[in-house]
Amino acid sequence: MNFEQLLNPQQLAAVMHPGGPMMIIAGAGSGKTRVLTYRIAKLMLDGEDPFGILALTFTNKAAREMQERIAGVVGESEARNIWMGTFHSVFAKILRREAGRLGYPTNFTIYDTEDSQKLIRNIIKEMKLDTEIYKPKQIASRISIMKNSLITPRVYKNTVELLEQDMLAKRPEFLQVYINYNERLFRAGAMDFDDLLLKTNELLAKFPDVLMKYQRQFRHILVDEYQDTNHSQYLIIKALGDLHRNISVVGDDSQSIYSFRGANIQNILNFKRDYPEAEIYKLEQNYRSTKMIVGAGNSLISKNKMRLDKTLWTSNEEGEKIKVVSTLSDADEARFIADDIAETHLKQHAAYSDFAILYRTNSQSRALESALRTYNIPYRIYGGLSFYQRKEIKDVLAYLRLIVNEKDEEALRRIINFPSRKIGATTLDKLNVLAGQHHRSLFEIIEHIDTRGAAAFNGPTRRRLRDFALKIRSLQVMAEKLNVYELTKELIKSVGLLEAYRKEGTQEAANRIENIEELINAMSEYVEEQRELEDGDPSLTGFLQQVALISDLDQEPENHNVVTLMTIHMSKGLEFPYIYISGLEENLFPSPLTLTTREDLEEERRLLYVAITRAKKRCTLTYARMRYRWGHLYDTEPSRFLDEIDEKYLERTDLTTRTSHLLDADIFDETPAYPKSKPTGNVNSGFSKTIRPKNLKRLQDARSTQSAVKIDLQKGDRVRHARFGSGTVLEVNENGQDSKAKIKFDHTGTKTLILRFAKLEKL
DNA sequence: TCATTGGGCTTTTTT
DNA sequence: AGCCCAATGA
Repeated sequence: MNFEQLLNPQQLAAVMHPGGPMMIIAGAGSGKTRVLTYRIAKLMLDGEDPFGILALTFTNKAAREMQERIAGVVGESEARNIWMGTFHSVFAKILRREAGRLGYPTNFTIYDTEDSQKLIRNIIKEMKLDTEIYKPKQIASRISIMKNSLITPRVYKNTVELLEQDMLAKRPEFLQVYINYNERLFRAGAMDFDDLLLKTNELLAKFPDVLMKYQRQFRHILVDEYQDTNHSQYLIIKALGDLHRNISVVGDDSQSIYSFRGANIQNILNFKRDYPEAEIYKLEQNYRSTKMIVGAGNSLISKNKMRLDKTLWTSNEEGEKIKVVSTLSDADEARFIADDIAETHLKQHAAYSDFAILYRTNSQSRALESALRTYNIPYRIYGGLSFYQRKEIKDVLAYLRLIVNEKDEEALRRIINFPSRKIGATTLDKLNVLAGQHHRSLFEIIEHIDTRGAAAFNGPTRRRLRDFALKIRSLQVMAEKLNVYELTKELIKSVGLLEAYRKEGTQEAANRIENIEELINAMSEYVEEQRELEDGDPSLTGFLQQVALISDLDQEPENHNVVTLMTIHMSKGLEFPYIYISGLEENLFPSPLTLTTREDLEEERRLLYVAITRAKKRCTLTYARMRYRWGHLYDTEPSRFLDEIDEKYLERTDLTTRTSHLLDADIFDETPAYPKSKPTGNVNSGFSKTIRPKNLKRLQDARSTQSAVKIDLQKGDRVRHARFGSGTVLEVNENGQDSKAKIKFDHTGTKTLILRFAKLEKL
């Protein structure tokens, strides 16, 4: 491996760093993923055990991609063993292993934001507090901040400032809500997102032998996007890295945009103080963007006071100026963008996937979506309400959760009366009181309803409750024999979930049914994939954990040639030749909710910086003079940020004087030029409807012909796989029923498949 | 217990 | 404008 040829001197120095703490300050587009990848590869080429390397990334997708790139250097079987993933997924894994130490069951549930908020709302109501003062969302957010700062109720109680804050805000019971919330989580055998980090800290602090074990194991710790770590994550790294002190962090203070979820920019600014012996490497050459784009970004970010000293530069071509376009309304803005994409697509032969439209808030996507539809431009929206957050999907998952962990209170509440079992709010309230008195889970109370507090319920209600408990128990028995896919099909049938929607007969209900069918397909794919992969985990717990920590970005779109729409937050780490940033208006970007402190405004500025630096060739900023919000049309002012970029990088276009007639004419003139492709429809789901029938069929085939299909494979053969695409056989391992083949797929990476299950087609 | 209706609130960003 | 929730009546 000749690193000298692959890297510039600064990158090379970072890759070759001998050991001990190091920090890489990597400007946008300066090849930080490249450096991280090669650094890990280099460690392994030097003989480091992959199990001893802990690499923490921001998204699952980033982890997957890095793993694949490392596999390209050191081989897949080695790369697979690196501990790589998001903080949440890696430590969920460790917590499951050590759950007993903390008194949690191994199969603990992970509560998502919605579960947490519902629980908090319930607690507030039970305590008979005013939800106007104790707003569940605000309380949830404050608890989250506390957890991420490792302020447990015990610490909280002894911190005068915090108690004073509560007095001032007239919510003296906050601490009690916090205590009850934790109590209820524990009783439900559940952890929220923040607990995954907090409990990891607790585990490492309370059990020196556990700490020692993982300290010894992780000889090297690497952290990507260090500027976005919170205090809780910071402490985990500090604890785990304390023995070997081989901590490598990579980040860019100018791209810190997650303070709202507790990210602490001080972590990166103070690294040198925590590790005085640390080496600092700076990557300042940008390989992504034109001189104009880099210049505009620098000029904007220089307005920030809190930053580490660095200047991004590039030897790329000069490029076009940043376009600043004003339109009359948000609809016109969307139309302009769609029109511009259509034109560039035609004239520059740019693929649709070369474009991304970014915005500050998810709600801005509507107008853009409708314009793209009109132009027949295929697109995919990321974020917003993701597939797994939909009500009907969460209902099905709630049944599964309850099967795995019957103490899961939020899961139980969701489905105890859906479909209707005539168990209503009154009954649930009484159960809840009993659960509190006996310090038992709701399910335990229900199951023993005849012996405990039977007097409180009438005969029919008791019978209904007993029936429900029996139903869950019988599903649990089923779960021992069936895989996720089979189990879900059975449970939907036996519970009558689809019938409940069919009875409604509305379009909305029909959509829900479709979504549930899509979920079943996703499961069939999951089961199939886990069975084909040598190291697959087909367990129900495994599936639920994966679903809980999945993010929208992790879902591969089935059609790759589409325009991308997402918030700026989600776009971090990505790049596109053509970027549109929409809604550069006061009270939108910067957001009015952030204008209280200078720090907040600086974060908004960094956000725009991140957006601009996503662009490789061309960057277009747009704003409208009127915008629909909350059902009304409001006048707007251009964003202050537009005046903070040096004019010499800008080219301003005013479309406010000639809007509709011109743009409308364009639509009618040009529409025929585009193929009559259907609008992409429900692109937000993450799962294509069109693949459904095929998938179901494929799974059935898989069952009936499991051992019949047998192909002789040899090294070098070209094969095709239904999901992974085409690839080349690297290695065949003949071993009768367990024969495996290692295949390098052209687009989806290298995987080892079990031939008995994998349906490969020889090309 | 369920269905309907009207009122209020929303839109900051996410693992 | 749309969604969620609480209150109301059956």
